[in-house]
Order: sequence, then C-alpha cells, then structure tokens
Amino acid sequence: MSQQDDFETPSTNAFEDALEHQSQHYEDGKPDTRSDKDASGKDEGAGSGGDDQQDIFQDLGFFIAHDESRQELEQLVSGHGGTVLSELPSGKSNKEFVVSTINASDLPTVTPTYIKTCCENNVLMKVQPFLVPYNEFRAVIDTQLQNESGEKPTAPADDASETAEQPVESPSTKPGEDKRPDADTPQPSETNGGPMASVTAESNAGSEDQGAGARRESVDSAKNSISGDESDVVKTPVAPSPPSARQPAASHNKSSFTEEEDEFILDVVRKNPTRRTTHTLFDEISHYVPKHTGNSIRHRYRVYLAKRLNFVYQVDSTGKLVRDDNGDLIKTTVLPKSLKNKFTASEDYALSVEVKKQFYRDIYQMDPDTGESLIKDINAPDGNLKGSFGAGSDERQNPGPSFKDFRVGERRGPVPREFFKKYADENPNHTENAWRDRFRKFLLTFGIDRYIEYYENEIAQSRVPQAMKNMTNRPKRPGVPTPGNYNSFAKKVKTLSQQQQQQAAAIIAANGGAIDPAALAFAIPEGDFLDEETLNFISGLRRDLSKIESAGGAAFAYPQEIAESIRNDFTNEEAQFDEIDPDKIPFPPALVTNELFMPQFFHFGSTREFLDKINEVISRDYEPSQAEKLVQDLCDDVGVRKTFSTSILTALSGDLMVFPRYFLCMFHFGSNPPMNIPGIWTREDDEMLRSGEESNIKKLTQKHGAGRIEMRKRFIASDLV
DNA sequence: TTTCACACCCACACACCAG
DNA sequence: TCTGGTGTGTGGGTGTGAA
Repeated sequence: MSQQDDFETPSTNAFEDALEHQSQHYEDGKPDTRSDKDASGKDEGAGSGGDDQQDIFQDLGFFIAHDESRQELEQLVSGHGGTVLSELPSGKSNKEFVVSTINASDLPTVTPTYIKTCCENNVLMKVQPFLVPYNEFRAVIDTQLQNESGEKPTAPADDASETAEQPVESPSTKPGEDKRPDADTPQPSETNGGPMASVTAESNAGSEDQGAGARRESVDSAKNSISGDESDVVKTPVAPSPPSARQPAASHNKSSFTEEEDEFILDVVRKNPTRRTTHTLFDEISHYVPKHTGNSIRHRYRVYLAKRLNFVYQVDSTGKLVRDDNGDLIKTTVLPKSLKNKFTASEDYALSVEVKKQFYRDIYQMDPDTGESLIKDINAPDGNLKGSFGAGSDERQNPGPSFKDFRVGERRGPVPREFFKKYADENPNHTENAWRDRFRKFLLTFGIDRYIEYYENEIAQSRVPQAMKNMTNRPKRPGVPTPGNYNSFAKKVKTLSQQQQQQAAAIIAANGGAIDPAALAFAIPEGDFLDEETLNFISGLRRDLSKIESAGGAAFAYPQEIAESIRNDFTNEEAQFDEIDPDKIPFPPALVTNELFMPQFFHFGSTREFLDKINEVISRDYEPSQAEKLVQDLCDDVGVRKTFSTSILTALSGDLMVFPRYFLCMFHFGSNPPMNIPGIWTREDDEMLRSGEESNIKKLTQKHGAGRIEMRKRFIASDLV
C-alpha cells in the first residue's frame, strides 16, 4: 500500500455525479452539461494541482452561512463559476445549498469543507458525504434566541466545531506507488492464479439523497450554541468534543452519523494517523460514540470520511504526536506508515536471494559473490575459520557449483536468528520476526528456487512480478472470535462477569433501555482506551501533573498560620457544603462520563460508597511531593481518571481536605467544576486574583478566606495554575 | 431498488513461547 | 540457538438487512 495513497490517489468515486442524479430526479429535465465537463475534468483536475481553475460550480448557488471564513468561501464559489446567494435558498431548487456546519434550516446544507475540497481538486465532488443533517434541536434554540432578542429569523449561525483546515495537496499518482499487477499476470499463488487483491470501488454513484439530512437523527449542539464556547474550539486545532453520550436513542436500531460525530471521528483519526486502518482505533472511538459500533464507525470512516481527511497531525517514528515550538500540533498532508507493511515482490525476491546466499556460504564455505573461499588458513594466527559449518562435512569437502548454478532444493535451514536480525537492520521496512515469518510461511512453502526463477522470468518478460500469497492456510480456531470484529454491545457484555452483567443490565434498565456510558464502561476492558493525547482533548483537562510533582513539596507545604487559617475556614464551611446527603444522589451521578472516570468507578454501588472510598484514599499518608502517587491511587482504587484528579488537585491548590467536597458539590449541583464553593478555584477566580484589584480580592476573601488566597498565590507563583 | 449501518470474513504481518 | 506452533489484530475487504 502506498504510504500516501489516501491523499495522492484520487478517490475517483468521490467525484460528483450525485447532482446529475438530483437533476434527473428533481429538476426540470433540462440537459445538464456539467456532467460531461466533470467527467473530462476529473483526472485533469485531480492531477493538475488545481491551478487550472474551472467553473465547477456553474449553475449552482450557495448561501454562505459559515461566518468563520465567509469571504474566502464566497471567493471560492464565485471564482469557480458559482453564484453566492444573498439569502437563504427557497428549498425548491436542488442547485442551491446552504454552506454551514450546522443545518438548522432543513435546507440542503453542505459543510465548508465541501467547497474547499471541490476547489482544491478543481472537481465538483459528490455532495452526499458533505451534507449536514438537519438539527432540529439547534433550530429550536435559534428560534428561542430570536424570539428573546426580537431579531428577525436569520440563516443558521455557524457552528464552531469545525477544525481549522489547510489546503490539501492536489492528488496525483506518484511513481513507485503500489502498482497492482494486471489481472492476467501470472503470479506465484498455489491456490489461485488471479490477482492478489482487486480494488473494489464501492459504488457511491446515484445518490440523490437530498433528504438524508432531514432523515438523520439530530444531536445536541444546542447546548454549545448557547454557551458560546464554540469560538474557543475554532481558534485552536482541537477536536470537537465527543458527541454526547446522552442523546436520545434512535427510533430504529441503526443510527445515522451526524456531522458532529463525523468530525469527532475525523479528529481522532488525525491524531492517530498510524492507526487509521486498524480495528481497535475505531473500537476505542465507539466508546465515546455509543450509538455506533466499532465496526460501523470504521466502515463510516473508510467509505465516507477518509475522503475528507484533508490533513493529519504529524507524528514521530513511534506514532506519537509532534508539536511545534509553540506547543501546537503540526498539520501535514503526508500520511505516516500504517502499522503493518505488505511484502512486495521485490522484497520477496531480495529475501530469496539472500537466503540462498546464506545456504551457499553455509554449504560450500564460499563467498557467493566473489567465489572466494571463506575458510581461513588453518594456521592463521587467530585460528578462526570463516563462516559457519552448519552443513554436513561431505558438502564442505565439495568445491560446489557456482552460485548461479546452485539450487537450494529442499533445504530449509538452519538459518540463524542473527541472519534475520542483520537483515532487518539493513531492511527496516519489516521487523526481524516479520522477515523470519515471511521466510518460514511463504518462501519455504513456495520454494526459494522457484520464486527466484519466477521473479527473474517475469522481469525478463517485462511483466510485473507479484509477491507470494495464499501460502497460509491455518485452520480456523473453534470458539475464537473472528479477528477484527468489533460489533455490538451485547457481544461485549457476553465476555463480562456475571456481576458486571447484572450491574450493566441494571444501568441499562434504569436508562429506559438505552445504552449509556456508565453501562458501557463495563464492556470496556481496562486500559483499552484512546491514547492520552486524545483523552486530553476529550476531557479538556490539560493540567500538568508533572509541574505539581516537580514543585516538590513546595506547592503543598504551607506555613503554620496559613494552614491554621484554612483549617478554621474549612470547619466553618462544613455545615453548608459537606453535609449534603450522598444517599440522595443517584448513582452513577448525572455528570459522570468515561472521560472523567475509569470503568472501575461504576463498580461502586452508591455515591456514598464512592465518597467513602475517596475519603479512605486521601486519608492515607502521602508526602507533599507524592502527588503522582495520590493520583495513581485515585485512578486505581476509585476510578478517577488521572487527568481529572490532576485538574481537581489544581483547582483545590492541592488541599486534599476539599477533595470530597468537590465530588459532593459536583454531583449535587450538577456542575463541573462546582461553582461558588469555598476552596474550589475557578478560572474566573484565578483571573480576579491575578488582577490584584481590591474589590476582587475582597470578593475572593469572602469566598475562599484569606488563608486560601495566600495559598493560591503561591500556587500561581509556582506556575501551577 | 438504493443507501447505509452494522456484522462478519480472512490472509497475513508481527509477535511470543516452548521444546 | 534453532525451530515450529500459534496468538493477536491489522488491512482490506464482503454480506446482510432495515429504512
């Protein structure tokens, strides 16, 4: 597989013909000349780098409701022959679209990415994968806001969940790319002579699904639209939050993918580009998109979303994300290698020849390239012999044929491990184990002499030789799940303990039969989660535990008078904030998500039980510099994610006395972080403290007390906030 | 009939272990 | 140390059924 195939091989089935169908279905039956032009422009556009601008949007109108890059989008539309509409389309024409990431108008709406992608490729692409589903919740909210403000109804305000985009390199076919042999090319297959893998382009043509958006289930971006948090998301190349896990269950057993979910999937892939083809990545994503299984998310990505992956974030050789000097992720259009590499014919041939040379050396103690003897003079000073003597003595006596005339025959070894180690060092495209396995399972089965002969013959005939295939016929293992099959929740539950099943069933039942994260957590194997980077962006908790740790005890050790003052404040506050009855808080509490808590959290039977355990953990004897151990214990014993407990510690300025209060108030008041609680510092509190204004300090003193203000100042001075 | 979500398949790359 | 057995899960699909 080409390393850059996703970008550089045009996905020809992605190019537009949907509108042509639409016109047949909906329009007036007039001949549409665009399709011919598109057909001719496909390859040209894809290969030309997009410099030769064409009127790809001719006859089409777009209402740009995307505030973020309105001017750019308008220029792109008009620059490519399209019409920029000054008001919302009537909905009667299938050639008019709204451009926005939110569809609150129930009109055909495409994402801004559609405009950009078409222009970058100079091709009118299929509109279907870029259609935005109608979001009736958002429409309701917009209407409410309009009613409250008395404003006229307007076009849907743009959602800011779209990540920043950059121009994509125009797709082109690279020389040296994976070239699949012709179907009639003979190949080294024992079991069938056909081509190894015919690339089956799934038919995407013929979609006239203008109503697809309206049919889809809408989701809860309404909450975000009110909070005004969207702008933050736009400005940073951070993924959209995971789609809400508390969305109403679909009326049927298959849920459509929303734009929000699509963007979430794309962002996780961008941050895990080496795992883009794996099953496990999508299974992990499914933990955060509970309406869909890993299988279906993977399918969704492969068939639809891969075309929209116009960039990924750069990773190092180990797959870890790389950041620039400012700490930002680096976008790239070059895809990193995936986890496993297919063996090519030239690799098979090179290995065959190298193994053959190894046998030749072993048998005849002669250098296969020079024909010189490898046996040192027996009287040599070091007394060592060249080469090894793995073969029988008879063969060693034999001067032997030239390497060219030598045949390996039935010989299978020995091949020292060192051979594969050295070979892997020189050919790092595969590991030592992989080279050895290729030798064992393919070369030995097919025949070394035979493959060399085949390969050289193909080259001589100016044909493209193929790699060996179909050499493995391991019997199916009875009772073992099919690899790469990440299906339904029910299947996962089957693997759980009886007690866990009962708990999961209870949660599902309490949830009206809908699967929620709490129940789902039982099905997630421990440690089977997205990488820390992804979790960070999911949780939004970017606290740096190492800072706290590196500050040693300084951040948590306070002078006696401050400690005394804080203790007094704490005692006075207890009646108001610490005597909330945990038995009145249902378990799991409403705010609990997988982003904040580990699966073992859900093993607690009640909120009280959870809080008792919290109290037990923080009562242990931790040194001031043992923040990391505390965080680890909270994770292991109570199921609080490290990122979450670190953020709480930061909000509490390390004051463990307030730790139970944080959870109690969070669950009771339904707010994370809990607001207006003494000892729990919010971002606004910190800004007020930093301002140094007398009025602000006065307010903070009333809220937190003088001792905690001193404590917080030290925390800020240590750069821990 | 078509589309799409979801289930399922299977060759094989890569790994590890025991004799 | 060599070797064979075999586990795991990637990579690239296809099959099925509801809407």
